[in-house]
Amino acid sequence: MDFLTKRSEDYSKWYNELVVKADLAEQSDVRGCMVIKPYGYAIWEKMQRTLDDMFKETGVQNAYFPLLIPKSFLSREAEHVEGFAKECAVVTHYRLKTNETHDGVVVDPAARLEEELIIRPTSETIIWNTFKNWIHSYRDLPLLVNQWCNVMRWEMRTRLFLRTSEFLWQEGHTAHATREEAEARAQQMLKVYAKFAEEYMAVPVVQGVKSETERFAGALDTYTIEAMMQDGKALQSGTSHFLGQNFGKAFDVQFLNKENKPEYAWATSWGVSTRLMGALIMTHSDDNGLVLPPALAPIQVVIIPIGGKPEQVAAVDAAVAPVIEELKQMGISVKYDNADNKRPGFKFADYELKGVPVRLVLGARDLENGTVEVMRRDTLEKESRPFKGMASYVKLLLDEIQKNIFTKAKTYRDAHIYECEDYEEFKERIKDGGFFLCHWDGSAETEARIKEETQATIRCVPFGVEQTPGVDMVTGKPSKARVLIARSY
RNA sequence: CGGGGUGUAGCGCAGUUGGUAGCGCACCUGGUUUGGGACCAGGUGGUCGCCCGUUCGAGUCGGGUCACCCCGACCA
Repeated sequence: MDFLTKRSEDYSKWYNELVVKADLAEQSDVRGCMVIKPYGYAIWEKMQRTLDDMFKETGVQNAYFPLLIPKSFLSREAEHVEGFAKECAVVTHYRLKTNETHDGVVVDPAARLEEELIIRPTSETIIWNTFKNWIHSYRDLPLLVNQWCNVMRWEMRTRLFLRTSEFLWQEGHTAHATREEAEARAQQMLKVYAKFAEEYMAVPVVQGVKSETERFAGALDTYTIEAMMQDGKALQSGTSHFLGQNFGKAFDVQFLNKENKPEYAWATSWGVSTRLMGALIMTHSDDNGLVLPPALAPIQVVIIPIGGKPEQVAAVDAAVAPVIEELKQMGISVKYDNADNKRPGFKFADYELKGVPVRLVLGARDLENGTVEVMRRDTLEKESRPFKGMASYVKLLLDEIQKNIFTKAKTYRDAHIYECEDYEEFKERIKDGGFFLCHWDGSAETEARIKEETQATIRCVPFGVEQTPGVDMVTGKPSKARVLIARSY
């Protein structure tokens, strides 16, 4: 396939063509927007369901808030509005009318809104405006809500799944009686994201806290999971924010505590988006196309019969029917593709492109010998197995594939994490990608200089790394800890 | 908003010194095929991004304009 050869020279192009050819999504005619196609959406739905269950286990409930936010809400929190103002779409009118030549429509100038409405870039403001009415007592807390929705950020440059003007996500918003509880919640949700990424997506992530300049607009702390793509660049895959009392104060959300004293509520918010699809694609794909983790693959097993004549296919139909039933009983999603308008070779290539984890092939030869050809997508290895006991073998194989692609991704990532003490050396090596653990003096100036000179940014101060004091790689000033630096999407 | 590039069939592209539009894929019809992206024959499909100009004649030359893509700044 021709797009594969371009991979090394142009990773972006390779990625884009893969997304389109694997039938996941395509660019819309609408500026910066994306059409998610049924196959891509099926993967997203599986992600949604899994995450939703994980949220509910922590006591979070789903709700829904309006798409449109009055302009004045956005300006209540100073840092928040500054962070988002540059990328907001604004609704100014509520009516169209036929134009003078009666061949089109124009905006009716008489229908100008008194106050403009913003299409939500995120919902902290409208949700906290609502929380004001819901929270009166410490007994109302904690309040744990999540919404699945679309948001719009008018991005300069867009890329399928990774950055689109409109995207799908979930945004969780919680209110708490104490600082400690809110901070714990922000970290708890980061753990949920990390677990989801590693156990379901098979994408290893570095957890950590953002530097001040990389923080969410209006947050006191932003926690992040950072994944490494196959070109060595970082992808921020999920964030969880400790918002302090900023929104509580901005929207006057006060409650009476046990001592009957008024206090402002403490807040968190946390979100993951369709960008996770990008992470999934870029972490596992190979030269034959997508590689999907069995836990999220819409089709986990595809069965393809061989035979030109209808009676040959009918014989396979009959033979596989009980196995298909057995697999379904086990909760495995299986597709039997006996369509006669595509040749087997085409189907092989197509399901590989779409990342289906396991393929079973049966022809007259197999029926005679009581065998079936099994191919696993992660290694592309084929073997002939006894037909008997196939369903339970497939189940084991799916588990094995899930583990294997995680291990493979983690091995790759770990091999591209470096400690670096010398800035000149860093400048040279960062060009080839990878994560660098370096000492940083904690100043925004140093951070800005690194970004300016190398296009790399401080992704986070990682958790779970043994930290020893040292000296800043750039300035030579004392440093308490190493930070994770990388070029990113 | 800066730098570079591209607009010709659904997609990818060719089109010579200006002479009235072509190739591959896809699609449709028929047949032969089917254990790694089939083959043969026939067929459908285009205001050459848009406007103005030069010319007997413009996909081609000149001017303008619009759109999109890539590299930067911004971001989940």
